[in-house]
Amino acid sequence: MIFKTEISPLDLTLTLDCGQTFRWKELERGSWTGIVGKYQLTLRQSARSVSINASTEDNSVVRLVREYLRADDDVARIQRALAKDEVLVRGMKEYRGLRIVKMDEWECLVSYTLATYANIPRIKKMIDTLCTKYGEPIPGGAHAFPTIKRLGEASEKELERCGLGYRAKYVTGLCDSLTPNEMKSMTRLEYPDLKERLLELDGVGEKVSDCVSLFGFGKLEAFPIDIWIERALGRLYHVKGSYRRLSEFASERFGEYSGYAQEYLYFNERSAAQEDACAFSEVR
DNA sequence: GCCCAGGAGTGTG
DNA sequence: CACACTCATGGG
Repeated sequence: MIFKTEISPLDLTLTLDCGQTFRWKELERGSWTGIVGKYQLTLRQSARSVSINASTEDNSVVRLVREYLRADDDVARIQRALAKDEVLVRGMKEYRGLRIVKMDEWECLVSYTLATYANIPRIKKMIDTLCTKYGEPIPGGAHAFPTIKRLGEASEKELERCGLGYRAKYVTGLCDSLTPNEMKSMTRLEYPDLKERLLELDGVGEKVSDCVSLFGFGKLEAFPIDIWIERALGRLYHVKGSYRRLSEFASERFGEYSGYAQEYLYFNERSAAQEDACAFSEVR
């Protein structure tokens, strides 16, 4: 069954293949297959809308996709608000179609805990292995992201062998210390309390806590600072220092839409690095 | 083979 | 609070 829903502006490729989320595959050109909830979906975008190919007739997948892609975010308004920052305004138009995704909270927490000190291809592989091994099979041949209960039944040794390495103990720790109800109750927390709660978890530091707040719990004021953002803040704003210090700077400067600002800075910095690399190789 | 990855925990000054 | 060091593996 194919559904269609209007989402604009949107750049599907930019949104699904930029390291926010790790399970989407471009099986055909412009055609993205992934799992949202218990459905395997294939998304394709046209001018102002997205077509959803799902192996179900349940039209609730439309609502799921709109929530996942944050279709109701007023990107124009967000960009106007951020445009007060003259540094940010330059690259922003290029990324108009980039949307922050709204992943499942548990999937997001595990994914970003695994993402520490690993590159993106490897992160994808770890998650793929966990899903194949422990996730519920769903129509279409894919697997849902494994539940807390099912993942908690796996031993640390078993998880290590899934290629997780030293991260295995963090995953078993998460399964032991959390329940579905607890995850649910965390959705009611405001960002500062949520971030503190996430920081209590073993294997979750400042950066992961902010990623999970942003991409899992939808807190747009969260501003994850990785190595690229750290470089961007130093290069463009001449701020340096601890995570706390950089967070406070971002919060004052970008406010309630810090999450979107972070994505723009991230892309801007990576493309700047790429241009530098090209320029360097031309000189040689 | 070598380098290093969208970091976090631990120990030390 | 600021550093330094280690962590287990696999992609590029």
